[in-house]
Amino acid sequence: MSGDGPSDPPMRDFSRSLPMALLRAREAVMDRFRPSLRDFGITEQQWRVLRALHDRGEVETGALAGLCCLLTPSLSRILKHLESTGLVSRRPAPSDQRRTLVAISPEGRALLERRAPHSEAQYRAIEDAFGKDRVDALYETLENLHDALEKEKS
Amino acid sequence: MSGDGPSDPPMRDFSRSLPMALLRAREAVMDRFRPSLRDFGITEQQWRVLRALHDRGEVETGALAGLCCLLTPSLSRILKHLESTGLVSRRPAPSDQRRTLVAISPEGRALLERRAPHSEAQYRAIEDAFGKDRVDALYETLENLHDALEKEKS
DNA sequence: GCCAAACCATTAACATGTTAAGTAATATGG
DNA sequence: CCATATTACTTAACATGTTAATGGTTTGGC
Repeated sequence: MSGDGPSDPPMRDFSRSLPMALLRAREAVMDRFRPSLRDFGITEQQWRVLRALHDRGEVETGALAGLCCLLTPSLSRILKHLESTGLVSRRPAPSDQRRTLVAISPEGRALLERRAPHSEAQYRAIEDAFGKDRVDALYETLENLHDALEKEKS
Repeated sequence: MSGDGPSDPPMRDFSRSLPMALLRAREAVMDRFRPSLRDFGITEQQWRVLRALHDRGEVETGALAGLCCLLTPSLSRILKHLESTGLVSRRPAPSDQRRTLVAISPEGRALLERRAPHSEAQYRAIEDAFGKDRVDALYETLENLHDALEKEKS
């Protein structure tokens, strides 16, 4: 009778793991994008950085980490790599030498614009397979979940 | 007019990245579980392995990787670590020497049962913050998305 | 039985995730 | 002004993610 009483609830079924469910869905999605990332010789995270810089222009390292959902130690290494391959540039902020401003280079922009159509094609394939309305609803659900959990950080 | 014509659709807004949306939601969830994982001295992935072995008993390495959503090279290293700390045991399959059978040890089971209540408490907190019905609906949506994308692998 | 093909796990190499510690620049209190 | 705390980024150390290659085992065709 152990593990069954009211004061000792049974362990959750292994299939009901929210982190795993989110991870499995994410992996199914990423399987669609990995081939072209590989073809263009960049990682998923490097793509996110180029994508953010393309949209936002020059951005501080800390803000860029938030935009890309990366921790700053990871971003630090990624920027070192992207800078060495000439896809981004860095310079200290004029007003505060602690901060670093990052910008995409013409080469980075060119790479991004070459791959973008491949990425968009996969988004269309995903929407065809699952339904655009359901994809839109999922975006909203995920954002609401995120907000509900972040809000509690009191 | 470049980037605006019907043959060259504009790039998707950066906020509409399905991998990022899934990742951000997952990180918000994991933030709830990381403290107790850290307290018990194990990683998220090590926990998944112990959890699967507790439910399924002795399992082959390949099957275990599938259950835990891990690639076999990662699992190989994780099992080496878990074996060295005495939380799991490995033995070659009697009928096929290529395969390895993995099982949780009494120490592993003890650790799992000590942490389980902390994990369950966080699940309750998540359901309180977001709503149990919405969590259940999300599980179903994520599984459907996964299935829809896997099915297309023709 | 023999050999090539297929299979399973591991190792290797490089990139990132995660936490803690370090370094330089700036803000703050006295 | 000066000592101190705070801030922004980087390094360090260890674990995992990802892809390719390696090394035993087994299977199938012959």
